Amino acid sequence: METQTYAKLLEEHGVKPTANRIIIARTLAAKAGPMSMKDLENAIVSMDKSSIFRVLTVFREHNMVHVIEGGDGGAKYELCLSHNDEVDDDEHVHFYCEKCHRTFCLYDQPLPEATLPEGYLLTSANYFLRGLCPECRK
Amino acid sequence: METQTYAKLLEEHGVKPTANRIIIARTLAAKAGPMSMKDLENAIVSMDKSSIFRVLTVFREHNMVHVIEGGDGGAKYELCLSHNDEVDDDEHVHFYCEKCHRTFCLYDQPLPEATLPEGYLLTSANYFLRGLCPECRK
DNA sequence: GTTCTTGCAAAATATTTGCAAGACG
DNA sequence: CGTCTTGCAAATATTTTGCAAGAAC
Repeated sequence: METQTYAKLLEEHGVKPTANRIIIARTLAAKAGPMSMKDLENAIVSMDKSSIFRVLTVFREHNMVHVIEGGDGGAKYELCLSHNDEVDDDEHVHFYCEKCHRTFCLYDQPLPEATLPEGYLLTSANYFLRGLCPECRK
Repeated sequence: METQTYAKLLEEHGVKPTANRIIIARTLAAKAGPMSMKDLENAIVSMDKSSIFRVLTVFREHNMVHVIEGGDGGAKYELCLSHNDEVDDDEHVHFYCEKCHRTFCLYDQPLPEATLPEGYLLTSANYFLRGLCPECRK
């Protein structure tokens, strides 16, 4: 995707497309799998961590990212490809390898339907698996 | 459960039942829902946080607790009631309320079966929902 | 000019380790 | 004794905020 495309993606979510926001969106999209704040800091050395933090905050507020929690503690972020602010239709299961500490997206593993008890309102779901990946299992 | 029972539970997991370990096990069992390190610090003011940390580390190593990740960032711990070191048979879905920041156990919601791709080895699973609880939704 | 965004520094939190004293056997 | 556990202090790491300068419009 090109810069223009990211600008459009941001606008579709009601986010003003600034330089930093486009860079972060592009960086997230380029990576296979979710990125932590530290991942982003390492990937974009020119940007201050507080700026990364604030861009991610904006992204969260506008449902532009999935927040993946689990693994080594901190949250990880993944560009939400759904262009729909209300429903997330591209969520999937994640797998964290306890040896190489990578997080894999199991795209073919749809998020199982959760039937909540009466009265609960669901806004997002996270299915997170841990173990050893094929490489580390050898 | 009484002290003796906790001592026995610890021993069943191969953990020497020291005073601090029994206190933490009892505290975890008394609470409905998982507790963070901070929750434990507040609940057991007499114990240093590093001791809590190290007891939790031991509990994790011996599969005495479920580690629940999600919600407000940090991990939360729940006594594992299964007396089996190999398999967790009492895992369930958790629900985090974004308003009151409580984490609920949905005991009647069994952890959906995840079918991993070839080569992955599963050690634990976490299904985590977010939204508003019945009280906060009003 | 007014508003929003950014970088820097620093505060606030959270997690983890070193070490000496104490408990346990 | 010798080993394991604990508390205290302190080091690390992480997340978050204050503020002034700069960009966008």
